[in-house]
Amino acid sequence: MRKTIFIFGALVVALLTLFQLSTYSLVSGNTSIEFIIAGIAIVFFIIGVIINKKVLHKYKGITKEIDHKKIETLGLSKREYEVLCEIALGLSNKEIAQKLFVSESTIKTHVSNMLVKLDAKRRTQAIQIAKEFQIIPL
Amino acid sequence: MRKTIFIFGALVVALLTLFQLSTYSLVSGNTSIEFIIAGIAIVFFIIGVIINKKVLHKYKGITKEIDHKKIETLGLSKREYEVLCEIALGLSNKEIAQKLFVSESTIKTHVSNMLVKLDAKRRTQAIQIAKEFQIIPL
DNA sequence: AAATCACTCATACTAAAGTATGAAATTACC
DNA sequence: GGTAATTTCATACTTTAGTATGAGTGATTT
Repeated sequence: MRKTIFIFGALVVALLTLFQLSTYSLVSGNTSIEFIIAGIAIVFFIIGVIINKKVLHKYKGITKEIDHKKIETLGLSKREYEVLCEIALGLSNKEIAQKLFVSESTIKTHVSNMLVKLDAKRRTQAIQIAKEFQIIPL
Repeated sequence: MRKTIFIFGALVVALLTLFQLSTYSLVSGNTSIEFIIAGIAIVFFIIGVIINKKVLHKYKGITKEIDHKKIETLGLSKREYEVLCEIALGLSNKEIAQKLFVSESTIKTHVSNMLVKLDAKRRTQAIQIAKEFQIIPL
């Protein structure tokens, strides 16, 4: 909230500055009009991109960077997290076992421990919870 | 691909047109410079927003509108689709049955039919496939 | 050296998920 | 009114998922 207000304020200031500069340059006549227009165009293009990103950020949990801190907080081990990711890709325990070169028993152990740590009853629920925590890629 | 090229082409044309118009107005001197600059600013702001959206679209499956046409193409019935959505929320067959006021057998039938139509072997895989097809909300 | 932790694996069990088949009721459409 | 598709349900079965328990190994820490 505070950030948004600050950014908007900065933008307004930048806008006014640009206007001032452009009229100034025109009066003094030592800068070509095309240059000014191009500058303004580029600045507002960038502003558009930034604002759009901000809005999308607020609206949904996009840009999806993985929350590594959350993974630690949950106490998920490296292997458990790997298994979780494979589950989210729709693999069975057997398939995960082959992919990670371990036995299916091992995968079952990891899955079981992971489910407890995520407080999930099923692997499908684990996927949903992991998505909410933003600990797996969309 | 084709679309992207077309859009970029249109943007370039719009850009050039704006430049032409702005210099024209200046020469004839019947439009204030502030107006032109404001216009250019707005146009490029919008262009920035649009391009950002497009890029994000390509990069990830964002903006997430459900592809109803795809659902039809796959031949998913209303009930099968409902069940698919509940599965994506992490519910078990029994829970889905209670939520939709039908027996577990019914849910199993729907799930089985749905899996065939999505060409999935497991419900977790169905979730992944459905996400790729953008037929379920993120 | 002892303790702790993550990873590995196995066995045995229970619970869920998924398949196959058949069938009745409902809805929709021509 | 008949036909097709959907929805519903059941039974029996196979497969996968998940739990519980115990145990061995290697790396790290105290």
